[in-house]
Amino acid sequence: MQHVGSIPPVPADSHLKMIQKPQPAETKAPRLGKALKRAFFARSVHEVAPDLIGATLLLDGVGGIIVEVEAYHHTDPAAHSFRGPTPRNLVMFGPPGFSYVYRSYGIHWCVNFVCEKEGSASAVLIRALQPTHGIPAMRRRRGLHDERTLCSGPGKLCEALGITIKHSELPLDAPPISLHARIGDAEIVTGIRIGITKAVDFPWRYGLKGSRFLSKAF
DNA sequence: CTCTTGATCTTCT
DNA sequence: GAAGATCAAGAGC
Repeated sequence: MQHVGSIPPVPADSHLKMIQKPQPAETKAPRLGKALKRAFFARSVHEVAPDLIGATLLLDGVGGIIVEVEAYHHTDPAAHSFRGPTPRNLVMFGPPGFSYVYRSYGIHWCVNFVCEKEGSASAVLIRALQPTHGIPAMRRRRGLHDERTLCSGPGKLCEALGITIKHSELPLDAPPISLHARIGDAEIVTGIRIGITKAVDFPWRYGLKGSRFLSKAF
């Protein structure tokens, strides 16, 4: 706990709230930082990726704080764009600031943010969120799950937010998507990426140090 | 806790 | 026909 504010006056009709269990501070919806514009993504994917840690991703107001991402680039053998444009990955070759959603293992959806500039075909895979907004809606979509594992993986967070192929190629700074900058500093950790078989040694996985909402410990 | 496996679709060989 | 930027459940320790 880094800050404790003054205690607000208690409204006369708030007696029901008084008997609720106190929530851990990290599960309360924190205030949102300034909205990220498309230009935020017009930089190296390795600058954008760590800057996304601590930012908040919402789809129709439901989502949470990004705690884990991975960076991919067309020169990277592990990237979907490595072998050139295809119908699936075409949006990666377009301008930055758009979503790229793909089907994973025939079952799951995963979402990326396109970065850099037209033709560079780089993107950040969003791998885990700390749920903060619309937690009941996310629980309904995911079934019975504890908060820690609600969005602790790229397929899980898409299911929780209701992301499907319909949400591919959408601008990241317009409804139904919104992104909000991190407030203050974050301690970023890096490591090798998860679940790939090519270019396995590049340390292009970025995470929020100590978070309990990661897909896997660093 | 770790390890294995099935589910199921798109892309590429 | 095989592989893949995954997940959940079940077996074993």
